[in-house]
Amino acid sequence: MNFESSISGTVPSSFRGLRILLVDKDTTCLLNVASALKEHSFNVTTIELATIALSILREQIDEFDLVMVDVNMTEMDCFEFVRSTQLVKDIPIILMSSMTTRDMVEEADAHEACFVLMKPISTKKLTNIWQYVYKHQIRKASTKPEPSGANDHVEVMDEPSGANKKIQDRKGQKIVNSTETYQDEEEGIMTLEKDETEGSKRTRNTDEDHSLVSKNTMEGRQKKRQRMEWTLALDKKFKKAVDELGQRARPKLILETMNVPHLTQKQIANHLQRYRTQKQQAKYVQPATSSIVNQSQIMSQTPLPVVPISHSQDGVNERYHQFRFMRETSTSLQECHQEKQPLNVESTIGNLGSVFQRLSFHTRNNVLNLKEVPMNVNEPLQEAYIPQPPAVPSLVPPNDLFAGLNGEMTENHIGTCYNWLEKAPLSSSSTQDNSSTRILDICNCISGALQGLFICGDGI
DNA sequence: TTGAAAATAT
DNA sequence: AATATTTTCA
Repeated sequence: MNFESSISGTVPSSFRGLRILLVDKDTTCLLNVASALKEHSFNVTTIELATIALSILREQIDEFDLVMVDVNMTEMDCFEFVRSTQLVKDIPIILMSSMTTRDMVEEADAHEACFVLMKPISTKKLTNIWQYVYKHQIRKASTKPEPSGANDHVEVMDEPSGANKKIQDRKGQKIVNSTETYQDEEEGIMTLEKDETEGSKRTRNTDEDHSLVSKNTMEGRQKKRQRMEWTLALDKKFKKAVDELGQRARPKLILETMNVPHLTQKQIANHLQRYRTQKQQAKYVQPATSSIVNQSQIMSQTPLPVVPISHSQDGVNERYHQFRFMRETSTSLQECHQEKQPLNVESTIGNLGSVFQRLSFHTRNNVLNLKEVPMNVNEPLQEAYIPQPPAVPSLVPPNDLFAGLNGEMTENHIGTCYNWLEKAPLSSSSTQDNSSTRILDICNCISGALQGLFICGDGI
């Protein structure tokens, strides 16, 4: 029916106002294309220098839906640009070229979400620019485990069913012709397939000409977006920057100080977060100064997840988790009692940590995690470096924790118990904020609290 | 299935 | 910017 006009004449509502970053060192061309794009309702930001475009993308990648860039750039190779951009975000990129070689197309093909568009670019092509974004959305959605309804939110979907099918059909096809330079027909988005079958098909339907550059030539070829990895060297650089900046250490400044290409501020921020938690945690680690290695020191060298700290704002939720937390702890302790076994703090509380994570109440990040202390190299290696579980802590219920209970345990009491536990106060005897006493304190907290529970009944 | 690490959301 | 939550990965 009128779908031809709808597809070639207008931009589907869901793609109107698409935010495009347009990069072209040729100012005239830049402005021409930009104004044409604007006429089609698109939101265009123009940049002449690729390097600047890159830094803009790094800072505000979320402000754009599509990047269009001319392959002729002086400051860097255009695929370097593509790589850098895709490292920041999985965003569709259109390369514009007046001289499209086979190599270029193939290389573009190797990058997910990277397409080649022949210059000059007709109005019609510009109108259909949104299809790249659409295609990209589909690709992204299909990577996810829920394929059904993945495209429901895009209303344009059903319209060009013919065109879609076409795309599907083309899946898996290889480019077979040997032409060095691809010339696209006067309109529509260039398609790579030039072999006979396709060629004859495409003359039939107008809409065929709007089909997208074939990207997913091979199913198994899907390239995942790279996940950055904090190497030792990078981390070293990071720490150095943080050190230098001291109090002023903030993601933005750190990024500048480090001056590492492709690194984003968000990544720094995230790393900084981890860095700080670890530093916080390190406070609980006893420095390995003494040459005498006694049992408590060995213990302190064992990674030991300790007490989770509640931050939830959601009262109801928090109650539930408090309950849950106590119940789990209770169970562990009961078992210890029955078997007359010492409490294995490490595994008990470690498990709790994962319970919290699963419940999205806590992540491991919030569970204090006592890291290893570097061993004194002059110290002969211990024969058995297996940490012993701590002695059974004395079961001393806190004085007033369960005062006024009258035999009935309510959620409130559990909450109180939890809150108290959470603070895990240092025992009066320990003046040092170090791990071994800390661990004992916590054991005492837990067992004390639990004894309270046991007293009141059957342990929740 | 899990914990750690990275990414993303608030 | 800081921190909480979710996703990814081995």
